[in-house]
Amino acid sequence: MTSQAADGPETVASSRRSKITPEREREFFDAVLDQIRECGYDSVTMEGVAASTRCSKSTLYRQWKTKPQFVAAALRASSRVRFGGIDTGSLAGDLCEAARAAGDWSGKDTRLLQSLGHAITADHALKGVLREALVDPEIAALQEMLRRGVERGEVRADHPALEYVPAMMFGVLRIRPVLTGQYADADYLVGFVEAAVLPALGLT
Amino acid sequence: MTSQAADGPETVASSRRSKITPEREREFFDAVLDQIRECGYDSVTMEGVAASTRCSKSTLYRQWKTKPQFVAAALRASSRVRFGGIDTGSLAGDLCEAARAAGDWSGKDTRLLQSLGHAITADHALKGVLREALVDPEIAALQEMLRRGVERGEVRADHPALEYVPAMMFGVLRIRPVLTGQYADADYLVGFVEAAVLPALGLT
DNA sequence: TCGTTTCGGTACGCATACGTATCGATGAGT
DNA sequence: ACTCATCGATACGTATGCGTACCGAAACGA
Repeated sequence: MTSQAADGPETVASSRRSKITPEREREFFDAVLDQIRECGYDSVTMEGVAASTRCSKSTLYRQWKTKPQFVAAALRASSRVRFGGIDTGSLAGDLCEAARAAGDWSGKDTRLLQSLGHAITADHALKGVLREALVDPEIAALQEMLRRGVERGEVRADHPALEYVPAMMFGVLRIRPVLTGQYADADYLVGFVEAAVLPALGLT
Repeated sequence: MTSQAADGPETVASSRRSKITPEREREFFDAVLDQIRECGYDSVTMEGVAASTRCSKSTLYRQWKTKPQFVAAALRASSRVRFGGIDTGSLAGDLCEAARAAGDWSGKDTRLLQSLGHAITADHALKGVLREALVDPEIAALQEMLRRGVERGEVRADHPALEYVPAMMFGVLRIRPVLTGQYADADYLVGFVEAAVLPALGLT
């Protein structure tokens, strides 16, 4: 798709020969993560990434020794804390906002996690990178919300449902495609928070 | 001839085997599902299954045309409804009992689903088989529990949390290894039902 | 007892992918 | 303008796995 017009050999700057820039590196990372989402970790090939980014295998292998190391670098680079900036002043507001935020990237991240599926249990390094780059920060941010809610007195610190909130949030996110065939969107997740999570916490 | 005893069919007849019996077939199915759990779908090889069951590749390919068809047959044969026989008389009791039951096979089934990961999105036939053999029956059984609860008047039919119960149950099951590194056991699941699911349904 | 069936073992062809090596082309610094 | 580092292309060696073909041997039925 988006194939460029067949250009003369001397036209168009499509031939990149300069040193790899950070932007160029991000193209590689985006490409490999996209292919993982689409084909699964095992089916992703260095050749495929090279072709889709119009670079050569050599270029990839010059930067990263092996495929797992390449994927790990891509995961690390795509690390973001999506629950990070949320602080509405109430736990209910925070959780709803988190649900809304989650709906936006649910498809991409859920699919990535799904497609990495078994690879993360086979390759310890990959598993570690995935956890510290994508999983742990989100959990920490979510638990920070809960901590603030407890601090404000909205929920008792020993409320039995507290420890299950992260599992509920991420679990529902991840299981939706299996149950209904579609990824969880913001509406669904907000509805879930309002109908199940908040009541479980006694925040009707 | 027949100087060797080797009479009983179940006396560790190591060498040759006669026509494939249903028990023998189950050995093949168990082997391939075990290997999927351990190595992931893509890494499972017909050669590996043949070696671990001490049969030959030819034997496998005589029964099943391709690897996906073989795996599909194995999934179909392993179909069971684990939430099937549960009916304690109350919704709370049913859900707790389901949680307990789920704890028993959580590791195996969660791992299988995880290791099939992307394969089910790539191979439509596999996806269909997995759904109708392992997923849909459980969902149906769970919803039957909920239906009975509504019928008994324990929960209002339009209770907003109702539609999220399957997602909560299976979602938490599936996400636990990602969050804590261990599979959900019966204690954890029962605790989750009591602390989160029942309160969300207003069943204190 | 004898023939038919099916098994287990193995070799083969084909395809794919990893990772390496080589080579010409080209952009960047001086 | 010249040199050097790096890029893109490509060929190569190795390994692996799918699916097929062939063969001798063992089991089952008549």
